[in-house]
Amino acid sequence: MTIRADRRTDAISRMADHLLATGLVGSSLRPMAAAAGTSDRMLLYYFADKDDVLASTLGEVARRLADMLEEGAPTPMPFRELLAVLWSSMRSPTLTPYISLWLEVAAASGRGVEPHRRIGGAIADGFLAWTAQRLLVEDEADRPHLAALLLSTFDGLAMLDAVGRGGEADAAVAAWVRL
Amino acid sequence: MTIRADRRTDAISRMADHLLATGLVGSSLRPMAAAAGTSDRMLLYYFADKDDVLASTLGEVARRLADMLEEGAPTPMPFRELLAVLWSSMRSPTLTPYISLWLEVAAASGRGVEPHRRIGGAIADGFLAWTAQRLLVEDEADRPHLAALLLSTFDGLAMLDAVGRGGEADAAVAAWVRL
DNA sequence: TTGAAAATGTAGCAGACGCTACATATCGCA
DNA sequence: TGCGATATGTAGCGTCTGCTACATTTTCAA
Repeated sequence: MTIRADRRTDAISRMADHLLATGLVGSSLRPMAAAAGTSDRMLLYYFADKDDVLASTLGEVARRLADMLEEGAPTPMPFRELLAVLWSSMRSPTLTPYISLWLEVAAASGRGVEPHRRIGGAIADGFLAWTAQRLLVEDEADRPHLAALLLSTFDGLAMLDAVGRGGEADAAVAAWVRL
Repeated sequence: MTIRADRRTDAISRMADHLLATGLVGSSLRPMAAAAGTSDRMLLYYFADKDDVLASTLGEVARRLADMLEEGAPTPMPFRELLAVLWSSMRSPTLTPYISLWLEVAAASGRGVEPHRRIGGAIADGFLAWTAQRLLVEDEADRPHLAALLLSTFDGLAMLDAVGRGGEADAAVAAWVRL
């Protein structure tokens, strides 16, 4: 059981790298196995099936992102400032692969594809909780709602960026913070 | 040339229906041909290649959406109200397929996949122009930026909905409009 | 009526997909 | 030393992918 578990853990880590680099197009068994340094045959020995492979790998990706967010956590600040901070930090080359993948997972989730749907919801919850914590808010009752609104705006800006309208997204954030 | 052009036009319309119903999973040649009532062989007679098929079909989808938006165009109103109106109208079963497809196209676009990238940009421009027109704004210089921000927020809410957090999205809009 | 052009059918290629059957190798323990 | 469990390789199935070669039918004008 030991080797098997070790290889499995190792494979997850390597496949997370691979998935962040290639996106979901690279998520079929043979490319994933190649990235993990094994064969598709062995992947299905370590994991139950492709869903298990993908869920485990996406879980690892989510964990990494959560850790990164926790590390560089800013002090609580009002809505607009927090949005500006998040948006500027999302330009970092470390973060962009996560955003692209997050978009793909969300799109698949919207179609009800598993395991994207399940994982997508969990990631969103993590985001929401994180955002709510860093938000400086007047009426405490509005905290979760403003967190949802902040996450929404951020995700939407990421979508605008994804379709090649990053300039407009930048300008929008800048204009809004000025108000 | 006549029959060919007619069939092509007809195929585009049927394939647009199909794509809205199934999403990009249904975008391979044989399913598209079946939806159009022909064979993959004939699809590649009417169109240059798969990219041509997809680009034409997505173009038709974009055209339909633009028409629908133009039809139900609200009178200009301030940011928050417009967001609320848009968000409530997006619950209509006529619109949801467009949103799901738009998410998928944006995600693919973020990966640089063609023709999604090209079409995605064009659709975003259409959205931005439409939004800018319906926006009641204090400083005219901010119009395009606020339009971008509005579209971003809307798209982000759609993402939240896609990962099964539509309730949070609803509450966020409601809370924000109250402020 | 004939003949060229347009339209369509049939069949297949070469590769990817998820997954599995079967054989073999390697290992720790009795 | 041998034996059972764990680990790995090889090969393949059946299906889908975009696309094409080739043959055939239909259409319309001269």
